[in-house]
Amino acid sequence: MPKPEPERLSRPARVAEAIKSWVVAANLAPGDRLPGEADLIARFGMSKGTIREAMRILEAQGLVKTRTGPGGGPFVHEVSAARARALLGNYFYFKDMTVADIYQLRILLEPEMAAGLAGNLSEADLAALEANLSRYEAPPANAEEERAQHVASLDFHAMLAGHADNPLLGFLIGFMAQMLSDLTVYRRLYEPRNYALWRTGREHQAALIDALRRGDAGAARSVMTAHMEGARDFMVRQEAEMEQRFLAGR
Amino acid sequence: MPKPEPERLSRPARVAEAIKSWVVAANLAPGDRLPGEADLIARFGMSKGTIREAMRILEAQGLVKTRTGPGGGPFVHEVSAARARALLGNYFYFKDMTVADIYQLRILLEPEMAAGLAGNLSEADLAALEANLSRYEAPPANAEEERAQHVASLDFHAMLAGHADNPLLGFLIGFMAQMLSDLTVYRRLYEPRNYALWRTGREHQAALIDALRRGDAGAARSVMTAHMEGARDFMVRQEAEMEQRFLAGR
DNA sequence: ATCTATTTGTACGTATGTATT
DNA sequence: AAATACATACGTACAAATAGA
Repeated sequence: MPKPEPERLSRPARVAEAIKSWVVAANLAPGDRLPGEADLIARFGMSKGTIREAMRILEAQGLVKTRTGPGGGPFVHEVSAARARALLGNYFYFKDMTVADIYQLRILLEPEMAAGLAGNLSEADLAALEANLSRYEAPPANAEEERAQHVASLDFHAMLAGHADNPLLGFLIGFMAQMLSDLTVYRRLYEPRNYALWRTGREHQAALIDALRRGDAGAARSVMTAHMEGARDFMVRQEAEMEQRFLAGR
Repeated sequence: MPKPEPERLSRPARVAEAIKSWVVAANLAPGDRLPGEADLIARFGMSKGTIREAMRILEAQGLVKTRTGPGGGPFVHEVSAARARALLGNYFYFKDMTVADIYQLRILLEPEMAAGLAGNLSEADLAALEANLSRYEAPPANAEEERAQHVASLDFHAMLAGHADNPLLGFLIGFMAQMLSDLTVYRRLYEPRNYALWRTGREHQAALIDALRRGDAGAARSVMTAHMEGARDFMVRQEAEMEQRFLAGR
């Protein structure tokens, strides 16, 4: 005789699942109201604490937001890209992902995205990209400035990712840029840096903007490929190591 | 004069963040104990409910597991791949990702993974892959069986992904396989299916196993490329549409 | 600007469930 | 079997935030 169905999930977890199923069944959209605390207590016949814990679970996943006050309560919320990145980052916290791992994918994916973007960006978008270039025009004066410029040059890719029409591709590139930003770079101070290589990266980005503006997908792809290969070589020389992040805030 | 630092996060959320920071600072590993409920109540000077909500947040993110009973309490937990997939799936629930979007990445990534796997799988792994092939040896008798075989053929890729040495690449391929498994296929019943194309896919997988066993990275890559292109064409004929999932359980 | 109503947020005491010894 | 140590659940009371009169 089989066991009488072991309900292994805690009550809050089950309530959270029930609410999610309901959202799907009712096809609710972001912004739609969910029943308030009191209502849920009545419907599920559970205590305030249990219901509140359930809401926290949904909130932690980024699916729900609650507001206090009149007209307040829980609302369906679209999971933000930032939240998704943080949550996924938690997974990789326990894996030892290297910079080389990330570049293995960047070299494949960034050129593909660049090709798809050619001719599809507004002049405003292109101008914003050009404005970003100026953030690392001058050679960095010190280590801190260098790090800031490095992050800024990653923002360039995140900006591009925001315009990708393939949401999976766009998210991924944004995620990788974030992971690289969260990087701690240990570098041998006695070894002179290769500024020429760094400069080349900036020129690649400028050339890429040009190709995107002209709508030349082939050129965009090949420039990006060169850019990624150069960036990979640059990073390899930095003896970089992933910083252990472990945050899923926001 | 700047605002006196608006603490916008709720107390449980702040507690959750504090615990995460502490885990990082103390460099705790999966399996390590966290302070128990009573202890946390004392340390943070907050009520039981607040602390419990904080633990739910961490649990929902997959970072913590709690056990009841003596010797029980909260423990650091490694975020499982399944959890990470579910959490990331929530993000794409609100985006409209198409099958074509997924295949745009699969065509780039699966061959890369295959090449890296050549010669690096144990005979047991290879045997398991071959055993999986038998699950879709015979032509499907009905729609239900066809769907089962389709999922099984995706398992093949998930199994490969489990052996990838690049954790990012491995996760991604597993994620895409899962998304495709969660697919609802609407197909015109009056239109005859292309079983030849389907068969070809199976033959590709067999050839791939052979290449992996021989350690022929180049062959593995090109076979996988052909396999992906075939699979894409197959899927396109299916008028497929992503099922709206919205679950992050487990 | 103040009050008021509404709804979530926090606290705390108690009781129950569960696993270890 | 019993005692112990821990999380889990409940109910009530009160605090804080916000929208509207």
